[in-house]
Amino acid sequence: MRILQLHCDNITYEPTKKEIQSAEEIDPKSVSIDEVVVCFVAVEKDDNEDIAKDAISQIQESMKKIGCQKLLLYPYAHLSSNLASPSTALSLLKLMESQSEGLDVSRAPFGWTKSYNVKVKGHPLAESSKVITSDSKKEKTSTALESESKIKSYWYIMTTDGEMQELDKFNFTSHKKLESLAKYESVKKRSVDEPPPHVALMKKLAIADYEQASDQGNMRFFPNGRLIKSQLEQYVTNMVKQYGGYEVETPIMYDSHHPSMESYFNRFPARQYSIDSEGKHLFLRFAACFGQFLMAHDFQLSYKNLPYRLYELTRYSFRREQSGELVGLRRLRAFTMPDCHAFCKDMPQAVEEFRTRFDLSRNVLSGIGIEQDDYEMAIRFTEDFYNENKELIIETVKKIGKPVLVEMWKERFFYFVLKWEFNYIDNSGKASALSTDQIDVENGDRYGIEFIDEQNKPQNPIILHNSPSGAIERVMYTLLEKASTDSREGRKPQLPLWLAPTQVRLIPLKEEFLDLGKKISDLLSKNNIRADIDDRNESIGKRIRDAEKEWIRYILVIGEKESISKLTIRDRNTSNEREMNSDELVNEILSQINDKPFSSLNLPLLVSKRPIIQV
RNA sequence: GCUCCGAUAGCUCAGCCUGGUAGAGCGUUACAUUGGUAAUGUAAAGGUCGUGGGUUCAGAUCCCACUCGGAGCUCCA
Repeated sequence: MRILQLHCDNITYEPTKKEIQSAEEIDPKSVSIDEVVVCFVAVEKDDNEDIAKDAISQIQESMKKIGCQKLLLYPYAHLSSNLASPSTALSLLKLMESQSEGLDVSRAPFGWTKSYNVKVKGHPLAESSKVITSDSKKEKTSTALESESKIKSYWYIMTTDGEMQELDKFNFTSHKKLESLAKYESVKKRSVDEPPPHVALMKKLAIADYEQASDQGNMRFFPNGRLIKSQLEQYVTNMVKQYGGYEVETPIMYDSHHPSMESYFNRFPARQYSIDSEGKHLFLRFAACFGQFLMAHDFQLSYKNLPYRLYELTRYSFRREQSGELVGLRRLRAFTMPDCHAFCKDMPQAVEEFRTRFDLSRNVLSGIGIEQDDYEMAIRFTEDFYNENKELIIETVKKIGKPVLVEMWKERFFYFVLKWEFNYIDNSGKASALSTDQIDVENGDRYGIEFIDEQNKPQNPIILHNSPSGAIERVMYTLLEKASTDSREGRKPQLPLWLAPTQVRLIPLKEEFLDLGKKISDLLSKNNIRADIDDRNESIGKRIRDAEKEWIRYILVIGEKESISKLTIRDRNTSNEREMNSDELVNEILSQINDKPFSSLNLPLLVSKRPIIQV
């Protein structure tokens, strides 16, 4: 439907003769209206009642803005070369007329040649055109997203002895964060009046920032941020490979008309980015599921191969979250997610695998520096699954050692029967999911993934979907929020040593000690330690202050008293100075990093050579 | 997506209500200073006041739209 909308001082029209046979029967007399919005309307092929209703509501909205009550609907075929049949057009126009509540509406006769005079007002909003199609009407949402709100959930708290208590009966006194999560999830009650502290930190530490030239929720990462992110990515990948995941890489965009996509689309409640290219309607992946399922579909699998695990670190997964939801690194539209699927031959094997991955997820978080006290667990399952697997669920809750939030569904609505996640509760009381795992009983069949069982019969595997850490950006958000809590409670904020962009800062007292500084930094980098040198012509006090502001753990002032075998070390943890030789320093640092990955310094060695990335 | 709030120097912000010469601190640059564990001194440069339009003799300031950011709502398998 195409509409030309004009805010007029006056319109005068007069039907002169019938243009088509099906023209309305009217008395052809001249009509004049003052202070009116005239909408010239062309109804096009494929227009329907929804489009007509949408059109009239858009018209109502803009009329409210310009403060006009009178509307004239004026059939006007010349706006389009793809017209609907006259009967459809007339009925939709009549529908629009009847839907114009609160407006003083009239309609020019359909099917007549008319002469007319208009005097259009001169303000900026007086003229506008609208094209209304089913696409522009409403964003496409998957049916899963639409029906999600209709699901009936029952909420409980499960204590470590396996008892399920109703939310309002549970005593949250010593479980404040769990209470936040429970309220957050079940009642949806929140109140915050300031941005989360990690947003300022990610800018101040030159980690990441918004990129206005991209879409909202697509961040850019500066050298510091990229280093931290890369370290985390390597760490999680190493851990998954140790557990038995095989790393793959799959496309980031898919044809939405591919048969396996169409049905999955409607089962995964996420909004997509779409791209039209050469007649194809492509969408950007919102997880690694499809890629891995399509791959597994083409594998020839025997029950002897299972469990089999595919892993991908998606850079990126895309979810077009509502704009109002996007905040810093907590919630993005493009994010990096480790995604590991385990294909299992039956439920007992899936349950065994589930246990392993639960432990994996806890170890991964703990290695990053996010401990059990930092998160609250939620577990969700169908009633049937609970009745058949009580022991597993209670055992899982016991491992966490504190009460967890339970959501139970009477019937299975999603493709999984069980799902858990760890939620970090931030300084604003907001919950964000980190690690998660699900037991999927549907997609093996949907994607035609088959293995041959002991009886030589094809079967569909049960699939577990695990992200052992959750989105990498969200892990960074968690670390920054934790640091901010530390700072608020009087402790020095810091990142884990293995993630620090600079681990050791050398400060030569004056220029003549720069060479010694370079020798020490060489020695440290040979030992996989990130050291740099503040060679700027600033006072010692100033340079120490700047290093402290960058959260650098070890600061070494280098002057007459120092040599390779005698270093004076200022430790940020204590603010005290200690003396040791270079070997002792290397050992102290490496012993804290032990099995973590290493990336070399991602900055110029000399601070004087660095641009300021203060945003 | 909706409602409300915001956008001024590289950064953090003042000025806006009540229209008339664009301000501070930090940072940057230059010079001096060569230092011992959280801010050395002096000087200079640096701004289409987010974008577009309107009102006005005159708009950073008042009005409208848009973009981006924030809070709330909705949402977050």
